Order: sequence, then structure tokens, then C-alpha cells
Amino acid sequence: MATASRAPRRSHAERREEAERRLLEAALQIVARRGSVRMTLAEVAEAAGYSRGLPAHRFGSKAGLVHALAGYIGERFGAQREMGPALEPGLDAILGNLRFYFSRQGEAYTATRALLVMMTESCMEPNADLKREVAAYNRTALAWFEQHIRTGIARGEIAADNDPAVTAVILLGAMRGVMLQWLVDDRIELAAVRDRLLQIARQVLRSR
Amino acid sequence: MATASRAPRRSHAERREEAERRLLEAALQIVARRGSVRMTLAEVAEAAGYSRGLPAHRFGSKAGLVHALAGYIGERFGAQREMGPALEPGLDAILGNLRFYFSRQGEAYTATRALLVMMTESCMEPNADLKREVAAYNRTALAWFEQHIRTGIARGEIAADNDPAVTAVILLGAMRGVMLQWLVDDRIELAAVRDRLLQIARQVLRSR
Amino acid sequence: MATASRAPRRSHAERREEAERRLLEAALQIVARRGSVRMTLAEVAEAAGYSRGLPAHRFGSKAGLVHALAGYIGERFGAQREMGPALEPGLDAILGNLRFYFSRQGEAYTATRALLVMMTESCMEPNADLKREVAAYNRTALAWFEQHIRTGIARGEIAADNDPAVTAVILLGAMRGVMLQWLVDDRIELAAVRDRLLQIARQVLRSR
Amino acid sequence: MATASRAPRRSHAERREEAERRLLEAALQIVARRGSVRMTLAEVAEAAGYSRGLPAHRFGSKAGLVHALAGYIGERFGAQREMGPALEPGLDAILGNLRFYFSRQGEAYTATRALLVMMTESCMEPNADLKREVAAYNRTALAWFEQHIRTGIARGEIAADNDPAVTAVILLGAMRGVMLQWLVDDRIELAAVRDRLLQIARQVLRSR
DNA sequence: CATGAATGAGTATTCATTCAT
DNA sequence: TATGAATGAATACTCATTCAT
Repeated sequence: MATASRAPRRSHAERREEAERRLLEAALQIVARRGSVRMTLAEVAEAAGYSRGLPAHRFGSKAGLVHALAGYIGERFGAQREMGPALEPGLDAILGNLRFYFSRQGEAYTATRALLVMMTESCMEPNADLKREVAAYNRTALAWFEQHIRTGIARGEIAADNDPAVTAVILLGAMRGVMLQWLVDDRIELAAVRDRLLQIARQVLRSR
Repeated sequence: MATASRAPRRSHAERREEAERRLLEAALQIVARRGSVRMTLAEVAEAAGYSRGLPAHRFGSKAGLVHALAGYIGERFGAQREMGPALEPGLDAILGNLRFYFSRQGEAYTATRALLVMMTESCMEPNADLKREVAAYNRTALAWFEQHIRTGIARGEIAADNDPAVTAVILLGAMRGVMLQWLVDDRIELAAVRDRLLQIARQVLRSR
Repeated sequence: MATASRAPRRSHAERREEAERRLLEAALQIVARRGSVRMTLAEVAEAAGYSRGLPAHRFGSKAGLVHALAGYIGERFGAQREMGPALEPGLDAILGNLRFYFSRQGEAYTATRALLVMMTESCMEPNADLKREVAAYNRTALAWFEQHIRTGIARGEIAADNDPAVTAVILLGAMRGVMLQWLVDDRIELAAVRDRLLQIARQVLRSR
Repeated sequence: MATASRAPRRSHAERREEAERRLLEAALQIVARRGSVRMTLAEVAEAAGYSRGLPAHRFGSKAGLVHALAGYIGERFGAQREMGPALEPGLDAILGNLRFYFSRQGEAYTATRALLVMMTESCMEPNADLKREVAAYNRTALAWFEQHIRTGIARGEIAADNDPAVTAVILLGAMRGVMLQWLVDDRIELAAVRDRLLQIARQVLRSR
């Protein structure tokens, strides 16, 4: 009886959950490619293999879907940061994350793209709610860097005069700003930039 | 010549030019606030004080207006870079530009916002033309930094092992990435970040 | 049998009947407030405390629910007419009914409202079935007046030259037409109108 | 030159005005037949011979169209009351109007139907604005009757103890309530009812 | 019996674009 | 040149209905 969950193979809740997941995954791809404003609910549904009405039905409205997507992306990135090459906390984790950020391919790159897109869109007018959501995610990401900076200082790997909050903003900003340039113009030699950025990070964090 | 520019005796070409300028200025504000996808031609016209049909009449299509706007923003930024505190070419010019970027207010800040918005929008799907336009502007901006890096190296202010192209990408990326974070979340202490970024730039560029 | 009706030991048929009654009661409120076209099955279900799917399940379709509601309202009004102040058949019953019609409050007023709404809706295009239903109810209501008019004539309270059918239409029409005006504009002094209408009815029915 | 308005045969304003008139006329027919809730903007446009988008473009929204329609119907009825058989002010005008109301055919009957429909719809929930509009029209209609009642009293044709406001409500209510019954069930002998209603009106107004 | 997930047709609305004045 | 009327495609959203649990 314990394992016999055969007959009712998929309960209502399971169907619902799977539908939401597939819709969000489809929305992620589309936002990365066209942005949330141009994304239509119908194409999300079609890409996910459902009827045109489902996204609005499931998420209440397009804003609801975008909101859920923000949460979904945030979770994915959080998980990735934790799962990323499990390095020593402190300087190594920071540098590893930086290297990882620029080495993503395929799927992971899509999420990066989508996040940058939603970040810009979130600071535009009718998106006050989304902005709060994205800002909250940003604080989570900054907190991760701040924590590792503090750890690095405690371990003597990072110079004590690096203000964790300010340094985190600059690190994350540089990563994203470079990525944004590359999205606009792939003539930029991303590998060279990444390597120089690693050098600079090491130098700046260690110095003094 | 001295007195003739008084009466409303403007030629067709002048009227046309003024209309274009006012429309572009209105579009700039709206793109900064709502993005180009949500911007409507009618609101541009209304904000500029013209009839609803003029933007399409003047620029041919919405894409034409957005295209023209990209050029307009690029020109403004180019002019600003030149007009910015006329410092010594080389390290001073670079640091001055960086300081200036984060000290903008009001009008200038609107253009910064609009540029970031259009940069993100340009790398999305139906905007291949716009992407080329923005990429071209980006190369202009990078070239400015590269030029001053080279000058700085020649003057012995900047360490010779700074690859101008790579360094320019990182500098511009850090500036924009930080600004983007601040647009999303103004809890970030922009002044502190700017000062630390200036320190880092000085340290990294000079080192060795 | 005496004690068995306590526990929640209700048969399927009883549950079904209660569900139908509660759904119809909820639908009545909603029709009175928003009309049957704007009423949604989901809100009926929610107002009745059931799941969104039940109304369609119970009544087959929205049309089925509206049809059942017409019958339900008709029964309620029929019952009210009979239960109303049990006066002498004839003139007194008619005048009592008239007075009662304008003195309703709360619950009863909701049904009056719902009936007027459904009457108007029934004479619109895709409601041929409903129209028959409402027309049948109307004939029942007219028959009640006609019967009492005949009784009044037989008792000598009502002048014999009042054609029962025609008079009934005018009486019921005046009642409903006045009520409709009041629903649209409650500045109308309903009490004064009711009293004058009673006077007129007495005068007209008795005369000659 | 004065009469030579040949070339610009139809100015923008003229086109606009004609479009509005034709759209309202089409909407009137449809509201009379199916009610405003079931009326779609597309069918209004098609019936008027325009594109599907015009009604929303012209009237801003469906609510805007319905609002404009209320005004249009009100104007038509006002005009009809004035133009109606130009009888002596006072009792004759009132009786003439009553007779005219039940003798309408075709076009005029459509407007009557539409007015009754909109009156019921206006007192339903999301139509607070429409309700005010309809209430205002109603007061105009009542004022017409009140005025003629006062005139009749002054001329000695109408008994002075008829309160003009109350009597107007009852007259208009009876007319509309009878018409509503007939719309639901055309077995009602409208001609007989009309004649008896005229008798009653005469009797009641003159009495004492 | 009752629930609720999914469907899909229907509809208001927005807006770039075209064109006549 | 500039205005604004009309078009029509695009799209979010609603909701009755169907069906599996």
C-alpha cells in the first residue's frame, strides 16, 4: 500500500505542478529571447505544449506569470550558486563563481540572459511589483558575495579594508555589465575579459 | 542675421527639424521610463505637443523612430564625453568620466537610463537592426576608453600590461552593471560604490 | 426516524437537493445584482460554498441553471402571493397584494429585482426558452389577479365592466413599471406612489 | 466660393460625425435585440459597415459606447415627445403621448425596446455611471408629464388633487410595465390594454 | 457525488499603419 | 507639412464546458 501509488498515476496536484513547471520553463526561454513585454501567453502555452488559455488560467494574468518567473529564475540561480563548483568558502568561492558565470553554456546561459532582461524590465514603469521581486533577488545574490568576502577576510585571504557590501556590488556589477556588452556585441572576447577580471578581482581583494 | 531669427519665419526645413528634435526628446523620456516596446507613437506625439500621426509621418514607422533615437542618444553621450570636465587625456580623463557617470542628475540620468534600456532591448529578437546600431555606439564608447588607456600608457600613468580593449570592456561593464543594480534597488549606496570603483580603477590601471 | 435526522447521515439525494437549493439561492442573489449574463458559474459555486465545477455538474449547463432559477423564482412568488396577508378573496386580496409588493424588504426585494431582471433578459435574443418560461410565470401571475377580479365582480366589490385580463395586465404593469423606475432612481417617493396607486386601483375597480 | 464646398466633400469632422451616428444606430438595434451585455463591438462595427476596431477607437471603450447610446436614445425620445402629434398642452398631450407610445412600429418600437433593456441593465452592478445617465433621462421624461399635468390643472382639465410628480411616475410606470409584459408575451392584447389605459387615465386625471 | 485541471472559443482593447483632408 | 479618421492585426483575459481523479 505504501508504494502502490500506481492507479491514480497523476493526481490533480501533480498535473498542476507539472503544468506550472513546464510553462515557466517555456516562459524562461522566451523571455531570454524576446523579453517579457513581447512574450505572449499564447506562445508560452504552445511552447509548453498546452492550450492557449492555460497560462492566464494558471497564473491569473500575464503579470502573475512574469512574477512567478522571477521567483523561478531566482531559485535557479540560488541553487546554482550553491551547487556550483563546491570550493572553499571565501576567496576561492568568489573566484569560482566569477569563472563559472562566464563559462555557462546553453541552458544556464539562457537563464543568465533572462535574468538580465528581467532586471532591466523590472525598473520600468508598470512593473513596480516585479522590481521589488528582482531587488529582493539581487540582495540575495549580493549577500552571497558579502558572506564569502567576510569569510575570506576572516581567513586572511581578503584584505580587511574591502567593505563587503560595496565590493559585492562592484563584483556583481562588473560581471553583469560585461555580460550585457557581450550580448549586444559578441565581437567582445569574453574569455580574455573573464581572465583579466579574475586577475583584477584577485589583486583587488588581496591587496594591502 | 542678428535680427532675422526673431519672427516666426521659419522655413519648412526648420520646422521639420524642430519637430524631429522635440519628438526624439519626448521619446527619450518615455523610453527611459517605460521602454521602447511599451512606448506608443501617440504618447510621443502628445508629449512633444504634436498630433498623433506625426511620429509615423516623420520617422516612417515606429522602428524608424527607435532607430533615430538610438542615434540621438549615441550623439548625446559622445558629446557629453567630450564636453565632460576637460581633463588631461589619459588616466585623468578616464577617472573623470567614471566620476561624471555616477554624478549625473536629472536630464543626464534620463539618458543613461534610456541607454541601458535600449541596450537590453537591442539584444532581443526582432531588433537585429537596433542591435547593430547599439553595438556600433558601444564600440565608439569603448574606443574612447581604449584611446585614453593608450595615451595613459604612453604618458607612463597606466601600466603597459593593461590590454586597452579588454580593460575598456571591464571599465564600461562595471559602470553600467553598477548603475543597473542601482536602478533596480536604490538602497545601494552609489556614492560609496563610485568612490571605491575610482580607487580600484586607479590601482588596477597604475599597478606594476 | 425521529432522531435519525440529526447526524450528518444524509442520503445522496438529500445532499443533492440541498446543493441545488443553495446554488439556486446564490444564483438568485447574483442575478438580482449583476444579471444572468454577467453571472458566472464559478461565482455561484463560490457563493454557495461549493467547488467551481458543481453548477455545471448539477444543472448541466449555464442555461440549465438559469432555467431552473426561473422556475425557482416563479415558485417563490407564487408561494408569497398565497401566503401574503390572507385577506378576503376579491378586491381586498388585490389591494393587499399591491400594498405588499411595494412594502418588501431585504430578501423579498432581492427576488423582485431578480424577476424584473430576468423578465427583461428573457425577451432578448438567445433566450427563447427562458422567454417561454417567464411568459408562463407571467400568465400565472395574471391569472391570480384575473381570478380575484372575477371574484370581486361576483361579490359586487368590483365594477362588472372591468375586463379581468386587461385589468390584470394594467395592474401588474403599473406595479412593475413603478418598481423599475425606483430601481433606477431611488429619489422616487415609493410610499407616496404606492398610496396613490392603491387609491387609483380602488377607484378604477369600483367605479360604475 | 460660399457654396462651392464640393472638393473636400467630407471633412474629417463630418466623417467622424457620420461614423458615430451610424455606429450608434447599429448599437441601438443590437441592444434592442440582444442587450448591451451580449452586444459585441465587432458586430456593431460590422452592422454599421465599419472595421471591427472602430467602436473602441471612437468611443474609447464598450462602456463609452453604451454611455453614448444612452444619450442618443434619450435625445431621440425627447425629440419624439415634442414632435409627437402636436396637441394642446395639458390632458390632450398626455393622452396623445400615451396613445402614441403603444402605437409605435418598426424603428420607433426598436428604440422603446432598447430603452427598456438599458433601463434594466443600468440598475445592475458594474453600471453605476449608466444608471445616473438613465436616471437623468427618466427625470426628463417625468418632467414632461409633470409639466403637462400642471398645465392641465391650470386649464381645469385635470383635477387639482393629482400630485404631478406622483402621477407622472404612475403613468410612465404603467406604460412601461405593460410594454415589458408584451415584450415577454405577445399574446397580450396590446390594443385593448392601450384603450383601457387611456380610459383610466382620463377618468383618474379628471375626477373630482 | 464532488473537485478542479485543462481546453478553446469569444471579446474588449491597444496601437502601428495607411490615407484622405 | 501636419492632422486625425479608419483599419486590422495582435493579445490578454474570461468563462462555459469537458473530463480525469
